[in-house]
This record gives sequence, structure tokens and C-alpha cells, in this order.
Amino acid sequence: METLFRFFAQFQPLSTDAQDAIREICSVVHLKKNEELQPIGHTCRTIYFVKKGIARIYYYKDGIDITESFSFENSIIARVESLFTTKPSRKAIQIIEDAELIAINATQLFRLYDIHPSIERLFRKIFEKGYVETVNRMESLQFHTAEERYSALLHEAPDFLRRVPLKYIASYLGITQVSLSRIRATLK
Amino acid sequence: METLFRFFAQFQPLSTDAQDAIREICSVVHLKKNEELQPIGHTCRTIYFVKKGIARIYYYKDGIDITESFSFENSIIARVESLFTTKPSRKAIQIIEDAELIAINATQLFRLYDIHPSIERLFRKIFEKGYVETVNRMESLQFHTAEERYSALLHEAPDFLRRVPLKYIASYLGITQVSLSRIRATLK
DNA sequence: GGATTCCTTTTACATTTGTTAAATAATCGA
DNA sequence: TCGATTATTTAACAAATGTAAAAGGAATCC
Repeated sequence: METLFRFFAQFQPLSTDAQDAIREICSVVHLKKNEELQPIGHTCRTIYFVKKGIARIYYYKDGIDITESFSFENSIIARVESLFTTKPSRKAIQIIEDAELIAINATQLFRLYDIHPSIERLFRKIFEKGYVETVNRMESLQFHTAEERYSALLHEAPDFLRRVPLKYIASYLGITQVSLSRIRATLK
Repeated sequence: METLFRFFAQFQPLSTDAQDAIREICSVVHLKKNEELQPIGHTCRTIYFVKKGIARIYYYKDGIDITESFSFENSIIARVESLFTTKPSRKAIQIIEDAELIAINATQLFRLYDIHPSIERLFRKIFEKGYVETVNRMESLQFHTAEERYSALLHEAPDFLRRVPLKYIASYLGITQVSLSRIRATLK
């Protein structure tokens, strides 16, 4: 639990009261590889903090499995397009490396916003950062070549490639596995 | 100015006090087609509300002009990756149809967050919506074909295509003008 | 430890998209 | 309105990526 508050402290200091209030709506979850955390069709009402392991958000397009994003240690994972609209999500969360997560009840969290402005501010900042990351990612999908996207990943997050199966990385980069294999071959 | 508050009211009710505080940090700007609103290299410290006209965010990749996004009447435009990080932006804002904008001083706005929690909440919700739109757009760039993206635009926002030059739409869809022309030809 | 399953690469070919250049079409300003 | 500029389309060819199928590796399970 201390890991979570160290993560929060990077964004916003919290009073003991506020910390306790958050503690009340959290629970620790242990999950094994391949387990599903939130199924497709379910409205997102939980925000997860990844303490250990890796999770991904994925969906199906024409029956093909597409990875939208990954979350590693010390980061937040949530299907925001459902969380912020309260509509059912076409996406699911799956564990791809044995994980320890902290589940934050979002319904209760949003209620805490009225009581502790510092909590509202904390999550505002967390999601602002997520927004910025998404804008940057969109830019890379919009006008970088697949090879540029792969190289950037190789350079910025080599750990990524060691721990995540390539089949997931391919769709994350917006290409097929075959195409990714070809790119890897040319870069050797 | 009333248009702005009607837009805000969709997200969050504001007291007269809060409204007055916002009014203090706003100014109206009239701009002609092709005028630059915020140049490349400048740190974004202004959030604009588009009352009339169209604006776009664009940048250069290998010397080629890429449109990241458009904003029409009744929407907000800001280079969030700069606004939320206070880093200089590689992007610029340009007017593509004579416009009337309301400029909101973001530095002063963020100060108002401490005085009026309702204002912080308002902008939290506005940017949460922007975040959701960006996630959806990323999905379309990640795994829809260019033709699917064009058709979706044609279907969901025909107005878009009437008012925005195709040269801007092409890069917005992540393709070249030539490719867009071909897609349009096959859909006739 | 061997069989099975899953992951990754390779091959061959089809399709899409990019590039460059030229031709039309539309718009704008004097 | 005319000329000039800008926008869009078309053509021809090159490059990148997709598809389907097969083969080789790696991991996993009894």
C-alpha cells in the first residue's frame, strides 16, 4: 500500500485523512498470467494500480486481438473511455505477467472528490498525464512508420520487449506479427 | 461570452462568483483564415474556446505539415501535451475558417482552481472528455483502415468535409493527399 | 522426457499506401 | 474578369504492409 502512496505523492501531497479515505476503498488483488481482470462488455468502475507484473487493455476488431496499451509496475490502468462515460467497454483487461494490483473503487473514489479536494486534484493530475501520453502515442501512430515506432520502443523501453510477447507488441504498434518480424529482421 | 457559459454548464454548474472569476481571465479574439494563433516552440499557456470558425493543431514531421486535430464551434482547443507539462510545444494552432475565439489564460485559470473547486472540477471534466476522444481516435488510427476512417468521418461529420480542405484531412487521417483522393474515387 | 501447444519467423503473393510528376479544377486578389 | 496561386485528382512506379500457410523454436503440461 505504501508503494501506492509514494506513487500518489509524485502528483499531489495528501493529508492523513485523505490517505485513510483512499485506503478504505482499495483492495489488493493477486492475479496469474492470462487471467482476465475486467471482461469485455463490463462498465469500468475500478481503477487499478499495478504494483507488480504487467497488464494490458485489449479488444477484438474483426475477431483479431488488438492490444491498446500495457501497464507496468508503478502505473495506473483503467479503461478510461468507459470510466469517464459510464458506458460499457468493448475492451478487457488481462494479466500478462503474474501481478499484484491495488483495485480502487472508482464509484466511491468519485464520491471522495466532494469530501477531499486533494483527492480530486490527485486524480485530475494522474489522468492529465495519461491524456498527454495518449496524445503522444496518437502522434506516433498517425505519422511515424512502423519501423520508427518499433525502434522508439526498443530505445525507450527495452525492458518492454524482454517481458512482453511480440504478438501483443505487434498490434500495439498497429501492425501484424508478420510485419513486426520483418522489421526485427531488417534491424539485426 | 454567454456561449462559453452555456458550454461550461453542460459539464458543471458554476456560481456567479466563479463565472465572474472566469470572465476576468478571458478575452475575445477575432482571427482570419490562415492566421497563426500559437506558434511552434511556444509553451501553451492559453486554452481557447471556439465560438465561431475552425482551428487546427498542426506540426511538421520531416518538413511535412501534419494536422493533429480540428476544433469547430463550441469546443475547446489547446495543445495539452504542452499545457500539462509546461514544455514548449512542437505544434502550432492555425485558423482555417474565420474565427471568433475566447482565450482563457491558463496560468491564471490554474490559480483559480485553488479558490473555486467548481472551476477545477469543470476543467477536469472537460479534459476527461478530451482524453476519451483521444483514446477513441488512437483506436481508429491503430486498427482501422484509411478507408474506414474516411467513411466514418463522412458518416459522422459530413460538415467536416464540406468546410475543411482535403489536404488537412488527409494527414489528420494519417495518410497522404494522394491516398485520400484514391479512397474518395473508389467510394463514388 | 516426450508430446503438445503456443510463439515467432519465413516465404510467396496480393493489396494498400507512398512518391513524384503532371494535369485539372477551384479559389483568390488585383 | 483575368491571371496567378492553391487545391485536388490522376498516372505510373516503388515501397511497405497484409494474408495465408508452413516451418522452426520455445515453453508447458502431464
